[in-house]
Order: sequence, then structure tokens, then C-alpha cells
Amino acid sequence: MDYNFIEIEKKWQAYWAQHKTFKAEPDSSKPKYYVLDMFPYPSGAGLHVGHPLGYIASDIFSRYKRLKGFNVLHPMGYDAFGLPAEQYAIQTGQHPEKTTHQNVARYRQQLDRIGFSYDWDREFRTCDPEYYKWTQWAFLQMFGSWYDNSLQKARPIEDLVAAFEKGGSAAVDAANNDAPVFTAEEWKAFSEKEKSDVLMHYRIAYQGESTVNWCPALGTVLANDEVKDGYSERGGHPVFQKKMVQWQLRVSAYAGRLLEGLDRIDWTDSLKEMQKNWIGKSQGAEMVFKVRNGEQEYDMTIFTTRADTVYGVTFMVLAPESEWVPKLTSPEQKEAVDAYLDQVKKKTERERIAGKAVTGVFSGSYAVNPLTGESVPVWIAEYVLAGYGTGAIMAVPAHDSRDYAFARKFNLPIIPLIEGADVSEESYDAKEGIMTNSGFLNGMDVKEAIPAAIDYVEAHGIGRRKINYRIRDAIFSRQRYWGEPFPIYYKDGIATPVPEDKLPLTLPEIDEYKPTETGEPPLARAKDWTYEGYPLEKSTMPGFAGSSAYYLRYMDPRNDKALVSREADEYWRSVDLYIGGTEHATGHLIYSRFWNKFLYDLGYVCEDEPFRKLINQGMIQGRSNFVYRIVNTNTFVSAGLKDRYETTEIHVDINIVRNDRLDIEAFKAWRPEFATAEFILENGEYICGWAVEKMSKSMYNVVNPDQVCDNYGADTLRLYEMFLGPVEQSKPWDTKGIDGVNRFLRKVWRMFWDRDTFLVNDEAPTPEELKSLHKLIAKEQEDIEHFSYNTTVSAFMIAVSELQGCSKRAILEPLLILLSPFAPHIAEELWQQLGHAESITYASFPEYNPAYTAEDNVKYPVSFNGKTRFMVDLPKSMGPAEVEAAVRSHEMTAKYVGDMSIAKVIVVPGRIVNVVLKK
RNA sequence: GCCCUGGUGGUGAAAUGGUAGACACGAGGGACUUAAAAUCCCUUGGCCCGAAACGGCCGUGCGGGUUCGAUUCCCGCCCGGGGCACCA
Repeated sequence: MDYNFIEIEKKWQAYWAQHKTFKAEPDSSKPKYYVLDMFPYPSGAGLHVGHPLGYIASDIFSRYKRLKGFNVLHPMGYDAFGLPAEQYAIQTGQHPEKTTHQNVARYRQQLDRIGFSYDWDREFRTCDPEYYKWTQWAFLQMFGSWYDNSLQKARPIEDLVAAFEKGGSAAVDAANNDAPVFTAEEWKAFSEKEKSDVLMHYRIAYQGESTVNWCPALGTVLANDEVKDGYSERGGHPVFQKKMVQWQLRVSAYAGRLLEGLDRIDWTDSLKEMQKNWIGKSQGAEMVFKVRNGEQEYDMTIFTTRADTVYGVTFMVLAPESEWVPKLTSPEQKEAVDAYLDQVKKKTERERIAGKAVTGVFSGSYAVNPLTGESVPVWIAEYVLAGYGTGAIMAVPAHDSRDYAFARKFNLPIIPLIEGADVSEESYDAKEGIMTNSGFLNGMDVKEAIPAAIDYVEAHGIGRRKINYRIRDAIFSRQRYWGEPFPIYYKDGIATPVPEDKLPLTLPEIDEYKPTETGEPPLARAKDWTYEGYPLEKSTMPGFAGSSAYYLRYMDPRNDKALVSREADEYWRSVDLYIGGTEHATGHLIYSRFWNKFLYDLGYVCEDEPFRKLINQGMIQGRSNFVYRIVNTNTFVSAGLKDRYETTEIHVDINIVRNDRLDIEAFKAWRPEFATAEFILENGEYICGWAVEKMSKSMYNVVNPDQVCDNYGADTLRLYEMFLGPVEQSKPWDTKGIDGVNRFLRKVWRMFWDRDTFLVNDEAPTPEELKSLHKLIAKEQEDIEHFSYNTTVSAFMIAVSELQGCSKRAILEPLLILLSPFAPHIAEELWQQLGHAESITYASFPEYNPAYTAEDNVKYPVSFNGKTRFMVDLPKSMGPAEVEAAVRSHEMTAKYVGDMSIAKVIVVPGRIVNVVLKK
């Protein structure tokens, strides 16, 4: 019998589906293990060979854990709301639901061919109403909650109302956005609308005005992580800053916990670092400066991390969008300020970043330095950001490079505060040196001066210690159709939740997916988009809404009473292993952690962090091939000779190239213009050039997993993707090595079959055979736990070549179990041929017995003055003195000693012998 | 600019501080075969000596250091990949 992978794979995929082999149910008799892949967005292009890399790794881990006796939850689904389907709908008029459905079907088909051990009964799409009901539900919970800073947790909004009734706004320390100040009496006197407006400043899901990333081309706002270098991540359209009222999530309230939680989870350093950067904690102080515009005087708060430099403040700067700008613009300067603001507003985000030109305008007002009493001018400049700190800064040009550039441009004074600092050419930003020109701080080192200055400021009521975070609240509305509708309607202008028992609030049908002529979101086109006669919210939720809690839903996907039942949540708890790309570091992985912590605060889930361990799989890049056409001809020259001619490099479809050799006939047939092509060959072959590039259609370098499954089988694909290198590493897809892996599987097959003879026998294994097997058991165990799959595959190859010719059941049975996580189809087939009625999934991982691999002898490397010269086999039981004696009398020793003499012999028992020679 | 990563043959890569290059591809040679496919065996980091050798020298981006011994640890650079970036 031959190794017919096509039939074997079909057979076992059907078997697993039919027997629900991978169905997971809570089972208190077994330890649980939850392995999750970042679910895909089903795009129209289908899967390429890079997508399954992480899926294969997680599948191997899942199958391994099952063999180890764990109850494994390994689900899959689709992140199905999003822009591409909607853009396609706008262009074609086709309902995004339809495209999404088709794409999902195609993804499922492709996934099924690779033989994943998913529990498909738990599959869902984020655009299913039964699913997004719970996205809407979570939103309503956030709408109905506020964040208590003193308890550091979210609480029901009713608690806040009760506190206001008792003590007004001063009664609580709550996260808020510029909430007004009021007494208990004032609160009681507020109208319903006024109360609602006040509460809106506290809700965790709130509506508020803020500067947002507005993308006119997409007709929607975007979250910070959806903008890259001033362009939209999807589509690459320019993005502008604009003030708008939007739904937002108070992620910033959780900044401290998001940061501190990183210490308790097993993620890579680089990913934690990215999140730390994104959260951007900085410790400093808020300080109050008196500011004066003519007769008007105000207290203006600024944030600084360098309170020690307050003696060097020579001017103040406001962000153009700051609320202080109108207050502090003097009548004489009004025209200049307006012109400046106008100019700033017209810039795209891109221009603002890229230009880095120093711009600004004087406001006409002055501020008083609270320590020196000196008066300094207040400027307006775009290098100060409205969204960070208070949107206003004290400028210390001597010790801040941005302030320095500004001072130079506008001729403002620069006062150095650190002894010996030369500020004639550039600012001295380093936090080291001895303070000078700084009153009571003089003589201190900067490191002492910072806390000393803050202490002073606090003692004199000028300011207080403050921690600022860079992370912003997440903009949560999109002016789009293909997303979750907000379960919010407007009753007399008050945002009111649709009752929970009316969820899901399903997307209405509309006839066109574009925004309306008046610029309203597409939902404005829906007939009767109202609730009990009141208008419903017309924007929809962003892409990350549906992916923020999907891992919880997998625990209990068909529950229509709760997002997840208490029992299911307490059994599965959180994701033990999460595999996905780094591109979600500052998006999904932040939002999910936030979302989970919120649900945790309200007692809906029992774990505070959703993903205990996270592995980032690398990207698989494409390996493109090129042909070289001699200019103005239809003649192509082989890569090795191309330098002799003037040529143009042309991408050639990698499907007509094998090992960089071009299939000339296929090339002629590829495109009509090449039909008459001529070739200059080397050694009778046309050698193509190559390059590693992103996998994309336009570079003709996309490798589709289906092709690989057709040619080599899913088991080979799985093994090969692992063999390619460490999972975390990015690498080009290169089919060169795939034959080796396929050869290995055929070798395994031949341990069982010689043509039509079934070879397996019941002979007792030899010590050597047991040693090979147990070395492999130990290696696989060790490697899988460390996600080092490539070395496991190598270990398999070594074991199989050592075991060549061995067809003993006692060896082959455990070998198949070891192989099954990697190459499950072939393992199942041979397992069945060994007479097992049940799937190999239910087998147990073989027990490692160190006795079989133990060596009686130790191989000592013998070094002379550090150069290892030879190895000597000595019994393990030998003591250091005996080892030394054996080495001294070894025949090779005399040769290396030569005319020198032995000064001493260093023996590290079990490790090394080093002979130190001297003249 | 700041932070994180990585740098080893023709290629993908492997090495608890202990014979660098396992394993695999590719390449070369051979066996089997009418032939091909498949399979199996040998060689394969560079240079040198040699009839041969378990012969010599060099070699893990570069320069230092620690050590009997460094791909591995420490310091200073160079280059690639990724992230953040007027964050006061």
C-alpha cells in the first residue's frame, strides 16, 4: 500500500467531523487548557500560506495537550464586520452579509483541508445577531457604569447618582472628561437633561467631543491605532484632525491597570514594550500658573515631568485646540491668532507630523511664574498637543529640545539651569548635573531636584504630583453600515439605552451603503430607524468591538441568557495560549484587556487578564521570481548573465518556476506577449532572480495552501511550516525544502508497509531502539512546551533514520502518538491499521523513561590551553582524580603536550577536562 | 531620537559557557534500473600540507573584556527588521 495522502486526509477529516472528535465540554475530572488563534477577517482573497502558520502551531499544541490529558478548548470563528466588505458593498451594491458569507465559506473550506482540531460546534461570526447581541450588551454595561478612581474599578452609574445626591461632584474621585463642578443641592435641582449631560462625562461608554481622526475618503472617524503615519491603515487615505462628538470608551481610566497587569502575564518582551509605549506612563506634576489677559486673570494648570526646571521658564505654550486659546487671546492679537488657527486646521495629520516646522503665534497674554514671580508670554503652537496633559505647557528652552527650537525661532530667552550646560547650539535635555540659577534648588543634582521641586510646589499649594498617560479613550463610533448598531435612542435629546431584553438591535436593510448626501451615516437611509418612535443612533461600532470579548463567547457560544454562563467561565477561565500577529499589539490586544477588566469589575468574568500566554507568529513573506528582458527586445536573459545586458526586471509567476528554474514553455503560454519570447540560457537552463517581498497577487508570489495540500498533503504542509524555522520568526515561503519533509513522511509510512506487505510485528525492541524512541519523547516534550517546533521535526527525522528497518509495534505505536500533533492524518491512518478502533486523539502521550537514554559513559572534551583537541569516553562513575589520571596517560595527550609540560589539569566532573600547559 | 529584535555555510537553520554548522534543502559523485520515477550510499564552511591520518590554520557582523574555554556572558560600535515619536 502506498502513502496516498489525498485519500487518507479526506477520510480522517470526515471522520473527525462526523465523530466530533474535538468537541470540548467542561469536565471537572480533567484540567482544562484553552488554546486560541486570533480569528481571521475573511477577506475575498482567501487564505495564503502565511495565515495557517500560527494556526498550525496552536493546533500542534492543542493536540499535544490532549495527549497529555488536558481537556482542550480550541475554537475558531470569524471577525466578520469591517471595512473591506463595506467598501465592496458601496462599489457593487451587494449586501456585505453576502460577500462575508461567501468569504467565510471559502475560508472554512481551506481551513478544513489542513486538518485542524477545532471544535467547530462553537464557530460564530461577529456579524451574527446572536453574537453581536452580546457586543451591544457589553456596550450597555459600559454605558451604565463609571470608574471609581479610589477603588480602581468600574461601578454601576446608580452608585454615582447616589453619591451626587449626598455630596455633589466633590463626593467622588471618578474618571471623567471635564465634568462640571456642582453641589448636592445643585444636582437635585438639575433637569433630567442636565443630569443626563453630567452623567455623560462619567460613563465608561460615553458621548463626548474630542479631537478625532477624520478620514474624509472613508467618510468616518478612526481610532488612533487605525491611523499609521497620518494615513488610514485601511486604504491609505489622508486623515485630518477634527473636533466631533463621538461615542468613546474610557480606556484611559484603566491605563494604570493595563500597565501593571503586564507584569502578571506571559507575553514577549517586545509586545509588552509596545503596550507600555502605547500606554505611555509619565510621572510628574501639575502646576498652576496665574495667567492674565488684560484685566482678566485665571489659574491655568500645566503638566511637567521637569518641575526642577521651573526657574528656566521663559514662555508658556498652548495647543491650538486648547480651550485656553479664546480666553487668552488679546484683542490686538486676535487677527494673527485666528489666521494661525485657520492654517493649522487645514493641515492633514500627515503634514503636521512630517513638516515638523516650528510654527506658532503670540496670544497677547502673560503668565506669572509661581516660583519667581516673573511674567512670561503665552504662545500658541502646534507642537503642543491638546489631548495630552492639560494642553498647555511651561517652556524651558534650555532643557527641552522642542522648546529650544521654538525659542530660537521666535527669539525668546534661554536660561540654563545646570552647571556647565552649553546651550548655545542645542538644549541640554539629560536629567543629570548640578542645578544652578534655581533658587533653593541650587547645588542639588537633577535627580534630587525633581522630587524636591515637587515637594515644594505641593507644600505651597502651587501644584501636586501627577501621573499622566499617553493612552487616549477609544473613539467608538464609525459612520458606517457594516458594524454593530448602537442600542441607543434619543428621547428628548437624551441618549437612552434600548432595554436589554430587546437586544439584539439588528442592522436594518438599506438600499445603498454610502453616507447620505447630507453627510449622515448610511443608517440614515434606513426606513424607520427608530425605537418606540424615537430616533436611534445612526453610527455603528468599530471593528474592534466584536473582537474584544470573542474569547469569552467561545466558552459558551449558544447561550442566549448571558455572554458566558458563570459555570462555563469558571471552568474555562481565560485563554491559556493565544497565538497571533504583533500587528494587534496596540489595537485588539489593548481593547480586549480593557473590555475584560471592565467585565471583571462588574463580576461577569472571574479573570482579570484574558490571555495568559501570548505567542506572536512571524509573517510568511513571499519569495518572488524575476526574469530579465533585454530592453526593447523580447529576449530574456538568465540571471547569471544579466549583467552583460541592459535589462528590465519582470515579476514572473512562481507557479511556472521550480527551484529558480523557469519552465520556458509555461512561460510562453503564460501571457500572449511572451509567446514568441527568446531566451539566453546558462547551461541549458533559464535561471530566475529572486527577492523576498510581501506575499501579494501583483508580485505573482502568492502560495495557496490548497496547492500545497494537493501536491504534498496537509501533513507535509503542517510539518514543513513548522520545519521552516522558529514560529515567532518572519521568513519567506520557499518550497525548496518541502521535499525533504515529504520524504520523511514516506519513510515513516515505509516502516509499516513494504509495497503490499504490512511489516508490523510484535518483536521486543532493542535497547538502541528504545533509546532512539525515548530521546525523541524527551525532546518533543521539551520543545513543544517551548514552542520550538522546528527542532522537534528535526528530532523526528533523526529518530526515524535511526529506527530505519524497525517495524516493531512497541516502537511504532508510541512513535505514531508522538507524530500525531504534527501530522495527524497519517498518524490516524497508521494507528487504525495497528488495530485501534478509537482516534489517536484519545491516546496518551508516551511516558519518558530516562533509563533508556542514560549513558554509562561520559564524553569528556579534552582541551589543551583552551583548545579542544579530542574526546575521551570515560565511565560516569569516575571521580575527578581518576579522570585526570586517565587523561594524563591517554595516548593522544603526549602528542599535544609536545615539548611543553603540564602545569595543571582542571576536571569539571561530567563536563570537561582542560590541560594547562607551560613551557 | 527612544524602545524592542535579530546578524552563524550556497539556502532554511541547530547548538544548559564545552568538538560550531545537528536536521533539511541545494550541489557533486556513486548504487539499483532497459530507462525514468522512487529508494539507498558517499562528499559538501574556507584555506593549506599530504599517500593517508582522530594533520595544520582561519572562521558565528566589527573592536575590546571576563574565562582553562565565548555563537552563548559584559562593555563599545556597525548593519537589517519591527514599534513609538513634537507626549512637555
